[in-house]
Amino acid sequence: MTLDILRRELKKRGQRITYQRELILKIFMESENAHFGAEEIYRLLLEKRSRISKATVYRTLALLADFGILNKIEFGDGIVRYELASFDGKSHNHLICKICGKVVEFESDKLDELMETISKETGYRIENYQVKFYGICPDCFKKILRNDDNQKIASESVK
Amino acid sequence: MTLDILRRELKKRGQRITYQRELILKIFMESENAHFGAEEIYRLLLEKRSRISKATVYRTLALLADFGILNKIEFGDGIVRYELASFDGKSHNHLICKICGKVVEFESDKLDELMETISKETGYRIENYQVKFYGICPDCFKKILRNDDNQKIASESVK
DNA sequence: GTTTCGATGAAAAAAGTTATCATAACTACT
DNA sequence: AGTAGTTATGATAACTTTTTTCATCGAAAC
Repeated sequence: MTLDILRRELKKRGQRITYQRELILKIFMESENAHFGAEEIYRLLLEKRSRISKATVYRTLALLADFGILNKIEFGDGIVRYELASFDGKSHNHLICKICGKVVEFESDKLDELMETISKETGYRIENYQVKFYGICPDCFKKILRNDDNQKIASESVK
Repeated sequence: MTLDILRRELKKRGQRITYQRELILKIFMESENAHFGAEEIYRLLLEKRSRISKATVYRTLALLADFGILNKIEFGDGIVRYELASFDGKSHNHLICKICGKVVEFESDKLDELMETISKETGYRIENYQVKFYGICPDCFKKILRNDDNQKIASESVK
């Protein structure tokens, strides 16, 4: 269980097991595959009637990432997010819609192979990777097509 | 030439060709494979005796990224960087050292294949991707080995 | 040359994150 | 259990990066 990993790592470093640290980790454990920013975690805690200082939220997220329990991810909207690192060590890959910002995850063995190849070619000890594909999701694509039609109709009726 | 692309795109949108926009693009064209943040661009402009407002730097970087002339990249240090998008449409992939922050680029056909596959599987129109491999570069790895040796020697001499 | 409207510069504001410091509370030791 | 010794927390200030505002400037069209 991930909470035990946290406790073990804290003891190893002579740091303390606190209510706040466990609570923030639980937020991630309760919603698999979620990517939360500091602000969002703060809000979720308030909704649970847990008043935890924002400073502690930031500190704890950095700590959990340092332990390798969370992974830091940035989708390019200026917000730093974190997600639960998976047990099997597989990295999460994200498919991001440029229009609505929706994020979908996917897995691929090809990436693990590529990691091996590049590691050998460059001499880097690669530990993990992050892949982001940017594009337009099916829903937004439909909307764009519809708008184009409407504009065509509108410009025709003007004539 | 990339400057022509900028001019063409600006005209297409009814926006203006300005000294500032061309100058900022030139900075990227003069140093291939560089990744600059807004602050860095501002400094480089000052060194060239070109006083351009920071607001314009931010606006222009966003504009060039919107045109697809620049790609936005984040290495996880809190600074948003941009790099010149390549002509052939190939995305740049980065190998980042966790210790010293050194960034190396690499290319791979496998990623283009993967992009195709995922695009078909998910229905997303994928336009570009960004791959970051995190690890330890050969230099830093050597240093770690050396330090471990020193510590072993030190602890032995304490006994 | 004049007009028009988008772009720029300077500064203020906003957003996100980190640092400071007094107080609270975890842990080890008796 | 009680206590001492530190680390963690909370509240706020400070900082950093980015965006907004608005008066002025200048590119493009006529």
